Amino acid sequence: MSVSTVSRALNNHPDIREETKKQVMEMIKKLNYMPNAMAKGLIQKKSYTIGLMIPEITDPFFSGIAHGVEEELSNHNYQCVYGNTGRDSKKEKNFISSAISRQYDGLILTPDHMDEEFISMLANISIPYVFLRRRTPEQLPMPFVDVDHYESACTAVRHLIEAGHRQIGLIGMSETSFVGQLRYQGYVDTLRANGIELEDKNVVLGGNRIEFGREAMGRLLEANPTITAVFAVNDLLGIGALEYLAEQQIAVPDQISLIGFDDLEYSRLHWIQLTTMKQPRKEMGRRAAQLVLNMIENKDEIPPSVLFDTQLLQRKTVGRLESL
Amino acid sequence: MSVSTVSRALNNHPDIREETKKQVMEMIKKLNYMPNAMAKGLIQKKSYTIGLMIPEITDPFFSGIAHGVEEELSNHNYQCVYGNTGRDSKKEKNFISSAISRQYDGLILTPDHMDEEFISMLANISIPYVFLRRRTPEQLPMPFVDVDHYESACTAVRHLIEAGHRQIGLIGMSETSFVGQLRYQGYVDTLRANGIELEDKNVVLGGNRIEFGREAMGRLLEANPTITAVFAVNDLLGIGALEYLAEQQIAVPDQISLIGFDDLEYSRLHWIQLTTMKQPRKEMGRRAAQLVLNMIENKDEIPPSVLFDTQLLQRKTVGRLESL
DNA sequence: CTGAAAGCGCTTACAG
DNA sequence: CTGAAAGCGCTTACAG
Repeated sequence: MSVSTVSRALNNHPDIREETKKQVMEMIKKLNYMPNAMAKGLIQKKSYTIGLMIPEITDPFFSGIAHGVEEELSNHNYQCVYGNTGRDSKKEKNFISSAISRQYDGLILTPDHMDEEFISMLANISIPYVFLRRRTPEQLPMPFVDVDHYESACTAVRHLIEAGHRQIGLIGMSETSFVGQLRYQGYVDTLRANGIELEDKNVVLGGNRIEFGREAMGRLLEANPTITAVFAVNDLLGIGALEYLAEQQIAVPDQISLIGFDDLEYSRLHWIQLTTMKQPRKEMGRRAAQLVLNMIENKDEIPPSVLFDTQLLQRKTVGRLESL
Repeated sequence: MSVSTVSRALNNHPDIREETKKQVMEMIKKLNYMPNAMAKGLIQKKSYTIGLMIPEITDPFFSGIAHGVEEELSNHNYQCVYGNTGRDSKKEKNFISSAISRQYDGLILTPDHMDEEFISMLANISIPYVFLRRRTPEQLPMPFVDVDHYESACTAVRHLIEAGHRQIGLIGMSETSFVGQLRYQGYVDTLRANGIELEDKNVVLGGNRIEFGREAMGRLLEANPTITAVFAVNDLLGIGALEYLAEQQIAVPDQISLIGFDDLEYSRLHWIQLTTMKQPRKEMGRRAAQLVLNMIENKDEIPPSVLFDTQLLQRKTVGRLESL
């Protein structure tokens, strides 16, 4: 029996006799044969794998996203290769190069740094990709999947203002973070729109994990003890802030109100009950995967980007401020 | 210029003139050429990728492990392909098949189910693999990286006994979980060794996430209100139990003591302060990666398995029981 | 030092 | 319906 016949049997080609096929299948089982995906990929120019860039898999926000991506992909018989970038610009670029070399069929990208070099790399590749929790830069044709960070931040801050707060602090990510910038801008504009002066001492920027949130809360209160509410630009930061307040025996929300962003699994813990803007992260991962998959099937069509809604989840960290 | 020459230039082969090499490199840059890793892999029989099986990437224990693996691997220019199995036996097997087809150079395995079929698949493959948080079954020759679950569980329960507790409950994983069984056995044997009778009503088995821990704590207290301490077989379970106790206003550790297992990032949160057995998960991931990498370089040598020590981390959830 | 040739393990027209 | 042949994009002896 020739290799071609075996190949046809394995790929259930129409031009094959049922009996031959059966024979092949028997042999396959017996010899424990597995086709070499590299050879197959080489000739078909398909690897059935897509690359997922992840800043930090250890961050529950991203592991949630990764879960959604992996699930959708594996349902369609695609493998998911993930690369932790640690938000390192060099690693982000390496990820792209490696993806091209390895002939991935598509990419899901969550870059933190988008300098010219990065963009030009992307401009030159022929495989589809989608940006996740990130907007596609204008020069690039591919879609993105994100949440409206700016509007959501506005909603969060407005929620605080509507509860009577005017001295509102912000705990934010590093200044170079795109997401951080959008949420910060939402804070700034919402204050302005409500006639509240923006004060430098009410803002502490620089991190995105619990530790930093705790430290930032301390710095905020030291710089301005009259603050009555804080917008923590993500839940990890919010949890850290809450920790600091608990340690200092400052009552939440009686003395300080706090709102976060993300809705991590831990934010609903009994002691935390963080009011927050919920992002549908697993769903976002799933959609991003669907978009690349679509583009792979449908070479010519570029699907529209998707902006997910965020949802204000009122739990127990925001209280009304009774005006003096 | 021939393909062979280009190939030699790219792989810095000794037999090549410096100038030719320079010319090639220039062209490479100019044309933005990237070698096709599939073709290369096909001929070299190397894919420079290793597969990492993960039960649930969303579980902070496993994302910690994944982080360690990915870091070590990428330092050695290997890619990490991860597959979420959701502890589904079929998915675990698919992962192996796909790994063989795709010619991964090595595997890191964290199976929950190890039936005959699974073992025989592994017995028939020629690439190196290491079991992670799991022992290698006797029939198989490869090493594992794990922690001594049994001894650690004994230590945990002993810690409770030494604090004066005798009515000790257990919140455990599903009965089919290997890790769960070992930790359960440690509990059973330590009670016996200390002349404490094992009572069915003191044991609730069946899950491994926060939700289950909360529910289990309730069931435990309902079945036996005289319990004074509980061993939660992992921190997620412990956190759930703590939540239930907080909701019921049962003081920890004054009324109930609790010990966990893992040391998740969240276990040291101000409100939680869970006493626990610390597993070095990132380090475990890193070591597992090193082992596969070693075996890939060193085809004939099989490195010994490694059992990591666990560490009793005393925080604030275990108190002395003053005897009546 | 360089090039032509063979070959990795498949798929896919092309004959028959 | 089946087989022989070409070819995917590389690497690696083998000549020269």
